Amino acid sequence: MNESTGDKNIPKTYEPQSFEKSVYEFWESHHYFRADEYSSAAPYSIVIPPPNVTGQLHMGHALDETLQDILIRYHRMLGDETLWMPGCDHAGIATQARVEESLRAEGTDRYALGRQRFLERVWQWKQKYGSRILYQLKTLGSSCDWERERFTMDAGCSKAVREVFVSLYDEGLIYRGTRITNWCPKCNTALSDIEVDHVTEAGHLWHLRYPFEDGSGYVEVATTRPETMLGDTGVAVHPDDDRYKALVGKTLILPLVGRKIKLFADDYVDKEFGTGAVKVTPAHDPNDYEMGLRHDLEQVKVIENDGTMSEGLGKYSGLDRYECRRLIVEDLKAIGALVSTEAHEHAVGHCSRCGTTIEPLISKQWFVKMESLAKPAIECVRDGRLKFVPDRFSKIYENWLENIRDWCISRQLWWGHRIPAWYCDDCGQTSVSRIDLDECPHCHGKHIHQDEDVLDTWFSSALWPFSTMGWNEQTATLKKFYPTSVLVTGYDIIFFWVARMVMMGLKFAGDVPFRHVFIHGLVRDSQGRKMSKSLGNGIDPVEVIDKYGADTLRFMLITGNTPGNDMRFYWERVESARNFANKIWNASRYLLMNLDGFDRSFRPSNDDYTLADRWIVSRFEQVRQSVKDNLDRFELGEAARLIYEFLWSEYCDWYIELTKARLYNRDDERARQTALYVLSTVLESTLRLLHPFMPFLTEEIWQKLPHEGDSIMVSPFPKSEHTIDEQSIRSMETIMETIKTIRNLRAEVGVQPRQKSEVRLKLSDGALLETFRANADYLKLASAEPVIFMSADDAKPEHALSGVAVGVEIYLPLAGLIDVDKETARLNKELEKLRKGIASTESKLSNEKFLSKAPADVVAAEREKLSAAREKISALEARISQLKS
RNA sequence: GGGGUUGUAGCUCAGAUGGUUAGAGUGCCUCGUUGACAUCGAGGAGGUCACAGAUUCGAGUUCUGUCAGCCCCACCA
Repeated sequence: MNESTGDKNIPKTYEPQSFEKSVYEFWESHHYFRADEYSSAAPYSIVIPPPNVTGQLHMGHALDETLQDILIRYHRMLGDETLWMPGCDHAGIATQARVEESLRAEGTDRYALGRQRFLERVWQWKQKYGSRILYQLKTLGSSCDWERERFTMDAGCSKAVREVFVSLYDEGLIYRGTRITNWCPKCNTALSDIEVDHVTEAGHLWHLRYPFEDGSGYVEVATTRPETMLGDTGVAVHPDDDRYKALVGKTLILPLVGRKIKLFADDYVDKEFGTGAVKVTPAHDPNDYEMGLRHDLEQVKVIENDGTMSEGLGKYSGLDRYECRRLIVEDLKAIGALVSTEAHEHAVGHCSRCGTTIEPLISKQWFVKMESLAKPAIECVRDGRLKFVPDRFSKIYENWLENIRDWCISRQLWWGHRIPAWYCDDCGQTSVSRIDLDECPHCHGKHIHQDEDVLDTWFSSALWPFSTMGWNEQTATLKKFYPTSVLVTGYDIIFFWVARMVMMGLKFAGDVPFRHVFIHGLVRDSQGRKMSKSLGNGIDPVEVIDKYGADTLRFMLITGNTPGNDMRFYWERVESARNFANKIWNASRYLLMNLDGFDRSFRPSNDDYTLADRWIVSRFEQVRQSVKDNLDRFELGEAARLIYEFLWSEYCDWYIELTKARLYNRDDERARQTALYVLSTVLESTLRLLHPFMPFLTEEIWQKLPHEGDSIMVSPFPKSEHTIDEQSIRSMETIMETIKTIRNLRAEVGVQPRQKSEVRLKLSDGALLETFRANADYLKLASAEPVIFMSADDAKPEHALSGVAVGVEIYLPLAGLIDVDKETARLNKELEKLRKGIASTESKLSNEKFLSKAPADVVAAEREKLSAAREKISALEARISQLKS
């Protein structure tokens, strides 16, 4: 990068396309993203929520990465040793589905290919698309340490998976068992409880009549899933239900099937619901399953893994479960066993990936016992070792962990970490091992085979914060950067990911995986809908970056967004952010165009500083402090807003305008140098404040400005360098108020902006008068020329517009433009406004209780407010009576 | 059935620990192109901070309730 101070040929508008790529290459080639685990600086680390390998950058990522990059860049500039660990997730079920899709397009499927060749295909896919998203992340400006890029299925992560699996197994916290689990007939695999979405659907409640074997009548049951009756092995009633007490123990005949089933009593049954009698299908309903175990009922499987009816069910065999439902209802009706059908709303479980209705099925799966793992994970939030931002998510997190159930971790897929368990065909033993086995450790038989299933993707994700750092070796990286400083993620994966990382981190890495969990919301479309492929309402961040630049996108995502809350995407807001970038660009351009002949070694002495200089420097210091405070509290949007307002409303709208006289006047070189010095140092410092938010633009400009160091991204975040000159701030505020009042008066009567007009000022205070005299030029911003200072006994001009600022009476003698009636009306309106404004202040100050109970400084502030307003009021009143005469 | 969250200008949103005349962006109206920027400048209109109570000298901000929207959790067939 070349320093090109004074380059007058910089483009007139902000054109991010012309520099973002080269700026990023500059950073990368200088290895600024690299983290050093041997550094003595304080560590600051973040592990990226690994995007899916086959993924495409979407708005959610863009927000997530922007937040992380801001924190990382901020801390890097603070001097921390900063690590942002990047990588991808193998995303078992999602990736496998994508590859299967492409196989289908070729007219084949994974079964035809076989496991080995299928996996080769997936790896090819991963090579081809795997890093695409990471490259897209780079266009956003992400300052990850790319040299450390990891993948959940790379050797290191896989080793960690094995290690953890075996340890948990040895400890009895992983077990294999036959259970009823959520089964997706389409994905053809078991799912964990949280992978099931419950959707309330309009269904039916069918009332069925089951006859007693002895012909003594019927029991009426109610069901939402009549097809499962084929697998009924009992009917349950509540033990205290008087309607059925005497009948418990009797035998019923299952209609259509003819099976003899028992009527039994169980506390689970709700007497109030339906008829108070429940048909029990242990093989296809979780509650029935439990009851079945309690009462030793037979489990009759009638629905297969693919959602069709089982063999041996006569004409129902092979039918789709819903087709069968229709037929069963028909047949029951035909034999008079259907009593009634009523509309009924109920929650139905759906596969969170494909949307297919879940079928609870009994199968042999692997589980993790969660209770003992969950306890410490709850503890660490309660004792403050781990903090959620915002805090309300800790309740959600705790509540889930308190009610946690065992985690089904086996998936009937091929893509993923294969379960490290081997079964011996000779002795029947199961062996779980860190290394692949080719011989049974028990009987030394060679006839062993590995479990066919793979682990839930989230199992390896749970280890991500330490598996990426080389665990279970005691690596320097782990020592330096674990626990990480903060995890940045959406509220949608607190259970899937955050909670499990905490449990695994505490169990295996000896500490919480992160000190803070910074939760953000979703990016929705302009109508508040979730962006989704099916709705086609997604907005491609890459498109926004191409059109408007990464800084624009980042700034848009960060402003008007508070932690944990969703936000909406608006193109208008993108343009607004782009306009801000353009504003910065042009403010810098103004400076660079005038930097000709600027002496870089020049340092103003105390006397060289003008009021405006002191003011802007003081204001910068105030802003700097609040920006830092807000960044430290994760209020990134608020921090960004403060910089925006300072830069635009103060630096550009006022300070730059105030320096123009000095820059264009070549007669006072020292004054010009001072202005350039303050202009450039304040801009340079502000760019450093802004850099974490808008990294490309700030770097591009910073390189052109006078600066120290090689890159803004490794320059120090502004420290306290200026004292705040309260007096100058107050004086400037009075002057600005005066200017605004003059502009206001002129606009009222339609004076053209550039037309000069005389202004007379009467100042109440000697010091203020001196300040105004010394800086009368500032009033040129209101086209006030000449400015005449009135002494206390000067008569007020008669044919003049008038106004007041605090301590300042303002007169614009505009003979011919004054309509006394109109002017009086205007002044009265102004007066009214002021009186209304001080009404509450007056009532406060006349309230004894306020005076005695409110803190002294609040009372003093109210008094000051009142006296300032009264001063204005009396000036206005005097003016009105003068006009009358 | 539990829990959370939102309700502030036409629209999208800021307003930590209670104390400004309640702010910004965008949209709207008026005026303005000689030098940083029309992706701009100056001026202006626009809000009983959902509603009702309570606490307090003082509430957009705390508490309770009501209404409306959104979300999460939950095995009632």
